[in-house]
Amino acid sequence: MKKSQVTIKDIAKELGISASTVSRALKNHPDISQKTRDAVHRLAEELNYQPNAVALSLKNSRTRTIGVIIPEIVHYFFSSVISGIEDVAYDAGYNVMICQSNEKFEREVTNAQTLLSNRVEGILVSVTKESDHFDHLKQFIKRGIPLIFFDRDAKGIEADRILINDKMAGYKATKHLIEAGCKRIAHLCGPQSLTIAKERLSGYKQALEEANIPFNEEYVLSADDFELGKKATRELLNLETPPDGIFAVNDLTAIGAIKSIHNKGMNTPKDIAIVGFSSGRFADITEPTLTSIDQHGYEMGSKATELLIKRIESEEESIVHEDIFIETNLIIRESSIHNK
Amino acid sequence: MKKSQVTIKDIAKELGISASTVSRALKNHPDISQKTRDAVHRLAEELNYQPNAVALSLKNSRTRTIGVIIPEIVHYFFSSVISGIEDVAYDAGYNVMICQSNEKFEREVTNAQTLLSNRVEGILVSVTKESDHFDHLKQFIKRGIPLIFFDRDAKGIEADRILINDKMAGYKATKHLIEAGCKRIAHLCGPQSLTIAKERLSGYKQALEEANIPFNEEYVLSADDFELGKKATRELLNLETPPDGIFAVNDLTAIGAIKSIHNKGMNTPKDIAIVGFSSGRFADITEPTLTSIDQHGYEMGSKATELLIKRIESEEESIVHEDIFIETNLIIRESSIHNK
DNA sequence: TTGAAAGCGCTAACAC
DNA sequence: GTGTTAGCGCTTTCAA
Repeated sequence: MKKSQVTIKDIAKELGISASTVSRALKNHPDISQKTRDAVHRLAEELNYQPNAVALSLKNSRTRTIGVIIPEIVHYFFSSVISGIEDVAYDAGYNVMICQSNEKFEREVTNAQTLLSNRVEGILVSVTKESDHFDHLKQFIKRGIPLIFFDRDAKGIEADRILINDKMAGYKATKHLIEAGCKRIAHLCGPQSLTIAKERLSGYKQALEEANIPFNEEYVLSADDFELGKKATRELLNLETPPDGIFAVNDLTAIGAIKSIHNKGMNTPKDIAIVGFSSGRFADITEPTLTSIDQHGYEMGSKATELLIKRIESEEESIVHEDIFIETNLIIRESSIHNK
Repeated sequence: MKKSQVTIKDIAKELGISASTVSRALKNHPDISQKTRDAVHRLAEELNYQPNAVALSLKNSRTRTIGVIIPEIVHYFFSSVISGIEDVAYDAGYNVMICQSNEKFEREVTNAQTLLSNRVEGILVSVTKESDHFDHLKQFIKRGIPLIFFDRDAKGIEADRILINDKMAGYKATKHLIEAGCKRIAHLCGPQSLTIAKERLSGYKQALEEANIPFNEEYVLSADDFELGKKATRELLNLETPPDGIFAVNDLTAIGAIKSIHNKGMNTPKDIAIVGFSSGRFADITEPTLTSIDQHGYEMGSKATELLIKRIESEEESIVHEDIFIETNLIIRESSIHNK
């Protein structure tokens, strides 16, 4: 199944010249006579010669490849990030090697080894939910290979980080509901083991506090998918004084909430306003369209890659690592226009 | 920024032995004394030696890397495919290099060159909407590098193909509407330059024909996203005799159709039944939930990669290429329960 | 049991 | 202007 590819030697032999002359001719080295250059170019074209990137990598100790370790590819946010990574890498002439950890720590470790073996020049990582120690990632630092964390943080490693300001986002979402006239705002929150979920809850609390709305424990339920959103909302609606606004930790949960509200014969946004947190291309196709926090996954990927390439190409030894927060913004749609 | 990595030579020098001995010791070659072996392994561990995959690739002319060219990563279906690819590749010890063409032909050409340069051992391609000639891909065939097309076909190339049976799917969708009692079925179709769009249309026609429903040109409009779906549906509703069923080329288009139907004060499924074609996690969260064709993207990716690896590792010269069709199935939800 | 040497494809310093 | 040589990191004959 393998016919090996065209090499510089093949061209050299065919033309009766040396490999180095071919090499120089191909890069239009001024020393080489026009005649030889033309002949080489013509033959290269004809044979569809493609320089062997593997040989070049070995020679130059530069692979022009960056590695990515990501928990899951099938996830709107993560795939947006990958898209941003790929676009920036492409423009800068880098290749991208993507590994999916499937949220398994063991696989993350293997992925790291693979990328190390393949001599990636830099690496972008979003750790699994399981990951709690990071020796496998420290290897990169030790070898001077730039490492950048995105979205999910890994405490205790000297590295750059590109994160979302989740607390601020939770704050913005809640404040918006307050400004829309809601008095009793509930929050459907994510698992408190995840920093991002904790931060969003914390932003919610801060907004209430600033508006002098007392925090009500009954209004905070754990729910982070469509079904759980439906269920939790049913419970909220059965309270003596049900909420008139809900901030959900992601869009699917928000959509579940809307569904339960409809099923109860009530209306969103009139009776209960809803704000979600983007987790897909859902917000503008629901009925009503969903006010939601935009997470800018693409931007996260592109910013991370820009910084990574800057690190790769920088000569400096001592680097001050940055924590970069991607600003989220609230996109106001129909589900929160709550005019009481 | 670069401290070069540990090599076999480093270990050899440190231990005062030759590189070849280290190499053999590392693979537990029986010739090497237990003592040397132990010492080498210990030091390799200590220095966290990782074999240089680049050097190995050059030496063996085997990169253990497969290339992927995909139109867009941020797309539920495509990201599912990637996930399937990555999982199978990982299990088989292959790396994956992903390139996104962004639906641009020029970029697809560059991507192909990059992957060729990087000496991928096989390649999976889904061509752009623009692609109409494929010399850049024929290069792979010419060099004996297995090439497999997935989802989108490229006519006139000798290669394996993993496709969805789009005609059958279009047929199933339309037949379902007929069985649900629809008499006037419209189709919102994709660009006819894409085989998949053509096939779906063709399945639609076949179902009509079988049911002795005359084909009506007015009922076929081009629309393949949310906005276009809304617009095209408005036009359909303005016809003298509007349809009572719509088969849309993808889910977003179907959801756009539902929106326009609602806006017109009509009801889905009562007035007009709708069937979509899966393009996301939308179908079960819409109101009403959407009857849709399930495309099995993950399976497409994993099957394609299995076949690709089989091709890579096969010694045979003459290969009979296969067209593999992934079976789709219709998932019936609320939007098509059309009881007149 | 180990070492020396050649070669995978390419480039660049050094000849001539 | 062009050729020779060495070397990137590794493996594998061949020789000792």
